[in-house]
Amino acid sequence: MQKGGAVMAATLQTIADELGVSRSTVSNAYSRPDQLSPDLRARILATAERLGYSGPNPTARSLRRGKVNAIGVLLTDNLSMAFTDPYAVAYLRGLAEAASARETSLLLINLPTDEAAGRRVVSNAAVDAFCLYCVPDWHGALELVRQRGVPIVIGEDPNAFGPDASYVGIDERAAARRLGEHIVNLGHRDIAIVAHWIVDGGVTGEVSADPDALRYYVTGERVRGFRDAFTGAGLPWDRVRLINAAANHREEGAAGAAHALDRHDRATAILCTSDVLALGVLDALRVRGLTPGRDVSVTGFDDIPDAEVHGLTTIRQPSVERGRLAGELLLDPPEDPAGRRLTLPVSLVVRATTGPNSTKEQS
Amino acid sequence: MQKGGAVMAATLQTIADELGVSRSTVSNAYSRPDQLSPDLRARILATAERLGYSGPNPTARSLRRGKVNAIGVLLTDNLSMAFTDPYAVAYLRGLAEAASARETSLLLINLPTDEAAGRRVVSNAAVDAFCLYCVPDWHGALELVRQRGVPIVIGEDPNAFGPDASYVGIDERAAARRLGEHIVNLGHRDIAIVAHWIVDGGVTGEVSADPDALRYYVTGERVRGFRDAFTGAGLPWDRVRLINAAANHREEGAAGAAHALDRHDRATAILCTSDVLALGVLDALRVRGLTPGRDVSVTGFDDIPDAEVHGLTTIRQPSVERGRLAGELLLDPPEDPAGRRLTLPVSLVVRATTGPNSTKEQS
DNA sequence: TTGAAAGCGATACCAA
DNA sequence: TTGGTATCGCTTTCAA
Repeated sequence: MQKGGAVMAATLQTIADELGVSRSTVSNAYSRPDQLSPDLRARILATAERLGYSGPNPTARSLRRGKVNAIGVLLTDNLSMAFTDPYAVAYLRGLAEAASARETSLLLINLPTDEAAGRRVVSNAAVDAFCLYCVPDWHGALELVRQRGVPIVIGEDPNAFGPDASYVGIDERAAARRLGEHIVNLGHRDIAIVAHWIVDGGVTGEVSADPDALRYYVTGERVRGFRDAFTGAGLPWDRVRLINAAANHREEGAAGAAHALDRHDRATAILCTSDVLALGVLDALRVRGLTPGRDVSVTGFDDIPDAEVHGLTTIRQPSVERGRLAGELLLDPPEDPAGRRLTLPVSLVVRATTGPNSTKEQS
Repeated sequence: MQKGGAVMAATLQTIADELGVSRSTVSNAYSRPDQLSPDLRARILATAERLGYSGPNPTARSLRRGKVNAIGVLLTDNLSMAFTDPYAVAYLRGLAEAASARETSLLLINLPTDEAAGRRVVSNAAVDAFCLYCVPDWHGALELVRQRGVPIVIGEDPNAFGPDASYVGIDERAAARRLGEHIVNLGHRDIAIVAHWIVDGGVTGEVSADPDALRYYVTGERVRGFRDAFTGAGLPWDRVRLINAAANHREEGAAGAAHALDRHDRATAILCTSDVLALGVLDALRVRGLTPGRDVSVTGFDDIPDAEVHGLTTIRQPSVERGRLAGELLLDPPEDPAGRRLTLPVSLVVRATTGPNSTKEQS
């Protein structure tokens, strides 16, 4: 069948008509080869080939089957983080592996900062499930994600989407506390924290913020964990400097470090909420001729491969494994609801960038 | 409407019935707010909210509209390369940026080595277009990709999919030749090439292969480019050692280098088909106490950020930009067919890892 | 401003 | 083994 002289794309019907069989049969030729004679099937396939039929339309098939074989992954605006931070990359790889094992693809959805656009993108995403990771928790489009009614796995705030959502994460606060205690035990008192998303917006520099009111869950928990350690040791919290990094990039880590280093009362320890930021801080030290672990102690978070190379003290958390588990929870959810909420173990890895405070107490 | 006591997911129809309006109207409330009174629209949205309607089903909408707002990206088995090689990551980022600007997502499709599975995955992929990059050219599922009849952009073999496919790439062979000439001009005669996918399969080690018969286009062209340089200088090709890397990973680069270094007639220059492999070669040199550029010259390909850090001599080619162009070609194809085939410029970046041959000629 | 009708392209049950 | 029929959920003219 053609229309107006233009060649219409072939469909199941085209093939069926051509051969005088029913669409069901043609469909079976593709989806259930055992349901028809090899002979007929061969004829159908040959005709399809001849007519340039590209096989069953995936969208139509998905509509009918109620399944699209895709997991939606929401990413921060401009994808910078997902493709830049080795930890996130490893996480994605694990997710992709789990998905791939089930012939499922990953739909990478770049969530625009603009709310309306964000909602549009989310509502157009044809996916069987969503994986939420490194997403600004406060984005209005996340509400839509929940409304979509598909399974969700989250990696950050365990309570963000209610008890129905699966969860694969770590105890962020306890992990940070361990780092903080390590630093306190080394005698440090002049401490700076370099963190991404303490405040929204693109500023890198010192900010003042209430740790109990940070909007980004992960940063909030980690900062609170640091505070737990400090106050537990009798160290007044208002003595700690909070430095916001405009992005989770190495360069921002270096820029942020400047605010802790280039002043008379220089910090003797800088805690970062990611290894990537910490590597930037190390860059800043190098430029200034300071030795990490001796002049200034530095800690990261994640334990990416480069952390070991640079001797960075950090928290090791599962990466590929964590992504893989997230994917499995989505695709093969365990019967037991408790099995859908996983808190993974972490460990403190002490390397060369932390050492005893060598300066004399200043106040 | 319910069925058998189970709550059915709400659809447009559910809302329409509830309010006694037609589905068209409900549809308009979502897709064309200007087509109905604000009042009615508000009532519809409120009812939808109350009934837990998640908004128009993306799959159904895509079927109807004939567009899914997604670009399919085929990736090598296990995604290792896409997420591991900084060059590929940058390319993907550019692609994602172009897509995102048009509210389009990226469907990352992991192409299983298994042919049947590969075909299944490709035929189920609901996408408006395909981007082919770093894909094993010989995979049978690629045939299906072409049959799908959607726009394609390729980044490797410009002739792989006929003249209809868009193309954004570089002159691989000429680029490699420049590297080869650089090395030859420095007086090197004992040369090894470390390359990914010279032969298929997981072996890392010396292989013998005819440069004119390599199955992977990119490696083939680069190896032929090296040969052009050597034979142009009167250097017999059979003196060059070909070392296959099992994967495009730093570790494999190091492993491959061993085959060129741990022998009496050690190579004085090692050319790699990617920076990632070259960094591995540098690792291998370090372990052996050899100095790059003095004891052994090393070259890479791509000019990833780490290349500069390590002083690697390499070919610089556009990365983010190249991905962005690929996305734009797919989403906003220029009228002029010639505009859909872009060969981008590259440059030779000479740094510290190459230097004059300091050993005396051995034969 | 609202609605009726006609698909979009395929799948799956149940008969024949 | 093959075919008929009823959807899947939505969009889009075209009329009213």
